[in-house]
Amino acid sequence: MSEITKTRIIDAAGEVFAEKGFEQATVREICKRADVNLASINYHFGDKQKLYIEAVKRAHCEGEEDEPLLIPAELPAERKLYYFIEHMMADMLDRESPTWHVELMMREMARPTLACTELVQSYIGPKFSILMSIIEEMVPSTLTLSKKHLLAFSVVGQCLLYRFHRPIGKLLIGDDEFESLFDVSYLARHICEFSLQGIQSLSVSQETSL
Amino acid sequence: MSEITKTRIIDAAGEVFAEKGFEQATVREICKRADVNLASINYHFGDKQKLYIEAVKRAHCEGEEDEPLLIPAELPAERKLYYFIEHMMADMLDRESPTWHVELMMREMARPTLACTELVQSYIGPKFSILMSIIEEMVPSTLTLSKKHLLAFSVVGQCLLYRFHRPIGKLLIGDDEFESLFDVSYLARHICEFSLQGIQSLSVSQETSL
DNA sequence: ATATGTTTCAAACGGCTGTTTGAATTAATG
DNA sequence: CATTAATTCAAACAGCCGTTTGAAACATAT
Repeated sequence: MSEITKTRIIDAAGEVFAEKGFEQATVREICKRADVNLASINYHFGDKQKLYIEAVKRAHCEGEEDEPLLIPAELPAERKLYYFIEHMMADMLDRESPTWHVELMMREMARPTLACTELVQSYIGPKFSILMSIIEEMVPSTLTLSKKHLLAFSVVGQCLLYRFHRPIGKLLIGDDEFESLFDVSYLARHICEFSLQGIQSLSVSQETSL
Repeated sequence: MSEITKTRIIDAAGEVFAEKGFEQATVREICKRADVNLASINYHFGDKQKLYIEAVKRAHCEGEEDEPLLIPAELPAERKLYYFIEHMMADMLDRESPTWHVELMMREMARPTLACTELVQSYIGPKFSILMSIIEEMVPSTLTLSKKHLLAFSVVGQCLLYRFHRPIGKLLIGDDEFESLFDVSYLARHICEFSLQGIQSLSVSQETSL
């Protein structure tokens, strides 16, 4: 068993796929970076596509090991929400030298391919469930599931903006100011306070006029 | 002057670039769809890259003509915000048969290329300014510009989620429920109400404890 | 009608792509 | 040690890519 070759390929593939995306990445560059022969990918994985799926699998496996999301159960829901947001932002932005694991998952989120379903089931889904349970602590139990989903989407939407539209943000308000805003805990605090207002308003009045 | 050939090429290019992105689109398919000779692109535009920039230019020009955003000045700021959000959501999602103009701009927002700067200057920037002026009507004039920017980002972040992460959303909560949520005015109302709470809370207390 | 400039066309060029091949090398088994 | 299986390797394959070429077709003006 030459398992080391396989993992060397997957690691190199993860890097290249993360940097360039599936289509733009070339098997030649992957093999060169892994220092293996050009035919190795097809021999060990069948084709480029299957290698990609393996890379995404490893990405969210190791990503989960890196920093598990454990929120103390005894905290008030408001602080749990902050923990959640802060963790999510740090996961996406904070790495001084971002590993390819996160980068690859983000790519899959932005433009889902075959590997997307599994990513949702084993990575995004569980995190979303945690957020949902936090929200459920803060709203009346009579609130419909759909409305709770909308609240969760509003929270993650604010977070994802800073990951996926950073270049636009920089162009909009200028590099300097954008970078000065770009502190994880500062952004997390803003998003949390902003969201708490929206969530808690549904705790009292079910509908407002508009 | 065979200007008609140039516009035929740009139209076809817009479609293909919107569907596949710059790298994945091929000049052969563009020419085939435009029903022009293969060499026409290089003759009229120089190369593929320059054609792409022309296509993006036309995209936001015609996109602007389609539905200009004019918000009645006499409305209260809360309703202006709703108008803005509803317009933005409709722009991104509502088209029964979405034109390539929007699709191409969205692609450029997700992964900016050379054409991005101009897109921000002539399309995204003006819209963002409108949102900023609406927010300024609702918060104390003493609030720093940075804080107002954060508020604006929170609003657009919620909107963009439904455009850029729709496949993930479907996988998370199921196709059926996601599609049932997917009504522009319903989503716009939710986002607006949610955001109004966050914005207005800054109007009274500058800081909350966390 | 002739000459000039513009636009179209089929064909080819060089380069990069994922994949395959068959021999050479290494590891494992009797 | 001999034999078989698993792995590596250099080379080539077939196909698509953006771009170029030089001749043909067309339009315009003298």
